[in-house]
Amino acid sequence: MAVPYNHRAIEAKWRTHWAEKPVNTNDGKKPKYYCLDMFPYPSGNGLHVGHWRGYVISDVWSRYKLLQGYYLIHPMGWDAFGLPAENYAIKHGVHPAISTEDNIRNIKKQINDISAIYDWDMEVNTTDPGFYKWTQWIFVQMFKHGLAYEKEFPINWCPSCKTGLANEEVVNGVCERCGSPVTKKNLRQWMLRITRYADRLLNDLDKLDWPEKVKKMQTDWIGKSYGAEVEFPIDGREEKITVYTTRPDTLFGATFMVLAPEHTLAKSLATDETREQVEKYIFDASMKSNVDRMQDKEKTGVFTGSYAINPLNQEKIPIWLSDYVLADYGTGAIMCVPAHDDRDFAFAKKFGLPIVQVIAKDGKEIEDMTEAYTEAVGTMINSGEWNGRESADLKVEAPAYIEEKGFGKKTVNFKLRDWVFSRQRYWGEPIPIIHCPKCGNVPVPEEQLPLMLPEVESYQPTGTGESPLAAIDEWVNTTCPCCGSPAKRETNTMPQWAGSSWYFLRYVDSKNDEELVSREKADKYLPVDMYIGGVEHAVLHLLYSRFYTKFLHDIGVVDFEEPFAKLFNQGMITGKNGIKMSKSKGNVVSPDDLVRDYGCDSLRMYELFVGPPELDAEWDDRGIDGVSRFLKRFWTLAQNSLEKNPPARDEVVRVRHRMVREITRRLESFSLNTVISGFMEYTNKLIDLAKDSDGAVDKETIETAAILLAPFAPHISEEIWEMAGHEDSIFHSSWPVHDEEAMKDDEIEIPVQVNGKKKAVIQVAADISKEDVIAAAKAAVKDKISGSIVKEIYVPKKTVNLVVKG
RNA sequence: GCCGCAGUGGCGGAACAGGCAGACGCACAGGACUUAAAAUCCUGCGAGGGUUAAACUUCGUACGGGUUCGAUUCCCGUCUGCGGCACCA
Repeated sequence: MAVPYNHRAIEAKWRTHWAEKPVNTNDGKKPKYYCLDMFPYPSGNGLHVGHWRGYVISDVWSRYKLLQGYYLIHPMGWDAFGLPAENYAIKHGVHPAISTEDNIRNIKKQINDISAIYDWDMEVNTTDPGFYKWTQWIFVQMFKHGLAYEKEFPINWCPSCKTGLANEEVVNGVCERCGSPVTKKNLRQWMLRITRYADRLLNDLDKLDWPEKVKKMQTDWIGKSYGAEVEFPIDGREEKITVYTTRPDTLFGATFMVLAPEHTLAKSLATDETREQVEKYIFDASMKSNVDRMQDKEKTGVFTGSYAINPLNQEKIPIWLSDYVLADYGTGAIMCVPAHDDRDFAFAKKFGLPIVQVIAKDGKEIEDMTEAYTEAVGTMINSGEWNGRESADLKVEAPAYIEEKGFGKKTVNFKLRDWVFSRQRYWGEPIPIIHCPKCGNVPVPEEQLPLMLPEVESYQPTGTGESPLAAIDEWVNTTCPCCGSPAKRETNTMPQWAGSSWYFLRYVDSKNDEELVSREKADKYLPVDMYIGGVEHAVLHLLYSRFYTKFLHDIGVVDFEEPFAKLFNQGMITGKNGIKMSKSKGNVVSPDDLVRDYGCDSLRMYELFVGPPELDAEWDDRGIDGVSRFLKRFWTLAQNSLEKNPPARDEVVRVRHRMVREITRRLESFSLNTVISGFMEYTNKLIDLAKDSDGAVDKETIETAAILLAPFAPHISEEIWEMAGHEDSIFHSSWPVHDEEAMKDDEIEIPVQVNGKKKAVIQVAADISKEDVIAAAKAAVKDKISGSIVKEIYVPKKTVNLVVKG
């Protein structure tokens, strides 16, 4: 007799069974499919329902691929270097390695509750010396190829974390991690020359099946622009000032020039009359933080007393200093065309500088300009030999013209800057460089890697620009591998991104001591086919990984240039009112209780049912009852049906094939929330049909439905599959295919519209002719038509519309 | 400021390619079963008008226009919310 659905017993049974007999096996013949989750930071807070969502999405996709006959690469690991573990160590004196290990153990247990088919043999941990050996090895290769270099300059500095930051880690002027305002600090830094890859990083975006939003964010971040560098001679001096402009067409309108206060010539341009003010301005600017500089929209500036010559018309134009010009973009100096640039206009107005319009707006010169005309549309005026030409054409042609005349050259510019790669903290990979007074910077010999992170007495960051490692004399003092002289080790560590920039390559060969990854395995199992994670890494991890992969390609480690063929960004699960779940807000929902009360299968389905997977969703526990009831209904139907197994009826078979088609279509388009509603919809239909045959449908229909359901609710599906008499796992069956013929109904419903408004629905034969269907439609609505029919429209199998006049 | 995305019942959301708006679920209400409750099952559930009840009917996908036989879907404009960038010359 019917056994009630007992999720606890069923789930425990299959979890054990799958652990003993894994369903994902590599016979060497199946094609591979690499489905990757962004690996988590093993936080002490454990997982909440939001983390679950991402892992469920990737597991559903993985199991679907399994059923399509692929050998799955579906690994999991730990991005375990980073500040929380270190801060915990500072507070409680527990070594980060120990707390990290505890956290991993705990989260692993929670991940186990998801019943995802991770291959734990591949597990990696970025803090494992066997792993960071290769993180360091990559750095050494970059050093040898001139991509890693040292530089001293004012970098972004977080005074709270007491470390330098990359540009990508500064969000609206504050530290991405802790929210403190970022200041500038002059520091000796290790840099990675990511800018050398700017063009390739930009161009190869075209090859990627990624959300457009992410591609656009990377495009904007790389920020390529086309223009010209123009040299302006300084009146009465030998030097020239080079500016970068994207609007060389407006060159005749340049009425002054502005240099960043940090520009190398800034000080020397001052005259005796202006020196005091100029030096004060430069000093004040150096004291401003990023936040101040961004908040002060009001322009400030100072006249240097010097003049430049506009090379095109020989006009003398004043040279000013202002902090609205950025020192590290372009050349740190600009030509100013107030008539055609908003910022220059504001500056000219404030300091009473001349404004010369060079592009006619709507065919004329504007009398009293109240705002800049910034579009490159219109005829040139006040522009010497360019008068009468179109601005849009000149914008393209002017760079070549300028180059020809010897005033400058055609050029491109990027917003992307080199990557500030050193951190002044303890819990990271030591940078494997030795500073030798004779040989300069020498990499730690590769056979000595990994360079182990030593034990320290105090994890406290020093704030001096050195990491806590600097306090360990016996570690710092070493000998030069080149010449044997006394030398000192680099004491900075790498940023957290170092390990995550390449970890996905390591999974497929995680225990290899000789190589980062063997070329054979890399060729066979890489790159990643599907990458699933949050959108917050759009310009951080995802850009860095692309850079690393391209470099590793260039030195022959791997054969491909892009690490992630397809990317899916899942939305965040929030608490009530869209508030991000956090311990401090007290709105964290743990999956643990829900798994206990409703079961893994129900929670997996509910995680998907809350809304479109790419959008954020507010968590509401109550909704889980809906999927839980669905699973019970399906269970009862399956049990009944397998017991009674009535003969297959046409109408049931039709529903079965429609279900296969719909579920597959929705799954393929990643509309996972509607896959779940589809299961409910079609199961309800089956239950309805089953009422005519003792509450049962044929066995094949149940088996088909179970396979469709298997990626979503693997335990109950496997149990039903077994009940149906199968000895092998349901995951060794294959994804069903629908049959168009078997789906067809003899009769279809056609809505009848009059002037576009539905007035009736008629039941007609599926193969009815246009004439017949229109005749039937007319008959159905004849009472509702007052005038005469002027037009008849029949959209086959969809609708009839009768256009009536009078 | 610039760029991108979104706006549909009490709520989450659905509608493939311009063709029955509100699937599926939650919540709610009524009923069946039960001594009772839970569970389960059945019914209803956008707003207004209409009727004893129905039939029927008008409006309705942020707002205002447009294209079309027909618009949640396409186009133009406006508003609101979210995200990204933010003096990038």
